[in-house]
Amino acid sequence: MTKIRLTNTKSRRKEAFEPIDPLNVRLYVCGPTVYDRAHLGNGRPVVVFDVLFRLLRHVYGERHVTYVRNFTDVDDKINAAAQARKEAGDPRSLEALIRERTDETIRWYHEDMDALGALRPTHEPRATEWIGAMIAMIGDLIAKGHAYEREGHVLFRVRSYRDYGALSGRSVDDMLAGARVEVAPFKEDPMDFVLWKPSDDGLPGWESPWGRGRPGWHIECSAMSYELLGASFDIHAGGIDLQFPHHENEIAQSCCAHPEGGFARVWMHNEMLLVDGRKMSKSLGNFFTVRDLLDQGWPGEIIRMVYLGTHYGKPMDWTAEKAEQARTTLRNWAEMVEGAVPGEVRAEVVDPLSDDLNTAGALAALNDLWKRKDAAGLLASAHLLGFDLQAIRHQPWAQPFAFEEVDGRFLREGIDYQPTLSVIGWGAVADRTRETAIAILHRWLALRHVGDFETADRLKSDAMRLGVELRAHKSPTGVAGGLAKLADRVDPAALEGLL
RNA sequence: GGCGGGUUGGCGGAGAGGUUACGCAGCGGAUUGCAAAUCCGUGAAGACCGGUUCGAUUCCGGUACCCGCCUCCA
Repeated sequence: MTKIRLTNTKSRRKEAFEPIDPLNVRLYVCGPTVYDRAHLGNGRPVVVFDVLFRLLRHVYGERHVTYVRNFTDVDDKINAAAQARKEAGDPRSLEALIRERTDETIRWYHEDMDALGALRPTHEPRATEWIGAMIAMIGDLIAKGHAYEREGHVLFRVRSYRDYGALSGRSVDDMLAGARVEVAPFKEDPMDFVLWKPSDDGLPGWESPWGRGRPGWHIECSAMSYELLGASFDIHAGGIDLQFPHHENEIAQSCCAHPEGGFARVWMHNEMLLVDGRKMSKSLGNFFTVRDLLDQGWPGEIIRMVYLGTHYGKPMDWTAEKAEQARTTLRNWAEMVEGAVPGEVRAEVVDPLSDDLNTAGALAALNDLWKRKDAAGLLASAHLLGFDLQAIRHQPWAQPFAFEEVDGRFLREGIDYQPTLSVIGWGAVADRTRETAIAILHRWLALRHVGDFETADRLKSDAMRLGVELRAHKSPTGVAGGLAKLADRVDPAALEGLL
């Protein structure tokens, strides 16, 4: 069996992965707070850990992996958005406005992550549907002396958990020295964090032994992972920015409530997405959403490939150059796979993936399969990385296109025939664009024929500027032919101006 | 201030204590009115300073710089 090795943040080492139960490998990933579109940074863990999910399914079997990713749909930013709409005159209740907003955001999230080729997790619990489990866990923590109630709040007693700070490598005393901790007067200790807080009438709330209120952020992951995966499970993952305090607090809650369990064995953290060297984040405002890129015409598969080009443990930048390279690569792969039947997933692709999810290495191995013309292996192995090359082949941006004007035949450039006069592009080409390009091609060839290279070159560079590349070649009959190669977007009106 | 991570050729980005990563770009050749495309070939690296070693870019220590967390955050 394939041996998977993963870097465990807890030990800061690469460790051999041994599932607690190979018949039910359990993975929990911290999901989004659903108040807005996911930005590109939010998409990274989704794609990275989707590859992990696929790898685990590959190794242990599809039915033997359980993947949970939550939706945080109780949050002060969500409340604020709903309150703003209510104040703007919306007659509906706050709860209704919140539910509408979170439903819509979840729908967007699914659309965008589906486009990135991410499989849906086995379970996607919403925090608001597990309030009872959270209340039960909080009650248990109070009973065990790890939490206390003050003024309608319930706080976790950080000093009661000896190992607090072990995940992120800090000590409570060191952190207090930093002293950027909010100190509410009712806290026993400045490090204590909120499990439950009171809600006034203008906020959503649930009845609890401590009055009407709402849960703190960290408790939902502890409660839902316990309910769906048990007191101990295999892997807990998320962005590195969640390591502290979110994951540290989860560990404290879960290990104190269920000391027999030990919570997650392996912790994995993906590094951040950068924009101009700075972390992409909503608070800095330097973000763009996955939807923005999709709307700009970058297919999800290309975005996915750019993500996977960098190891998850390293910071990464999004650049158009990377996306263009990914597009070229995917077109190459998709073209070769025509008519191929999937073979075995190649070991040379699984091996780097098994080595701490080295997706960049796996992509290099895929490209090697392409160069060796192993279509069956490429097709199957790319699928393990979440690329459906057969489907990509049918997408407009990846389909070679040829139009043969002289005798009206429709042939594929480079596959059936080298046409004598043709327009090629990627995807459907509008009639008007094609006809204009053909007319320019005629004129260009005529100028060359009479030896007026100066005018011909000017026409060629003008056309190039508008996204039409003119080329001459010898046709199979020995007669010079012409080819107009279209960029992804060409404005036909501007092109007509050249005639 | 505390804690953690990073620094590889023009760019992106891997593995391995000693043998070509790879991709893109570049360069040379074939071809070409010029170019493009294609094919063949090819140069180029491991922040800095020490240490361990027969040998380190790969291990260890230090320095510099960059980034993240310590407040919401993937």
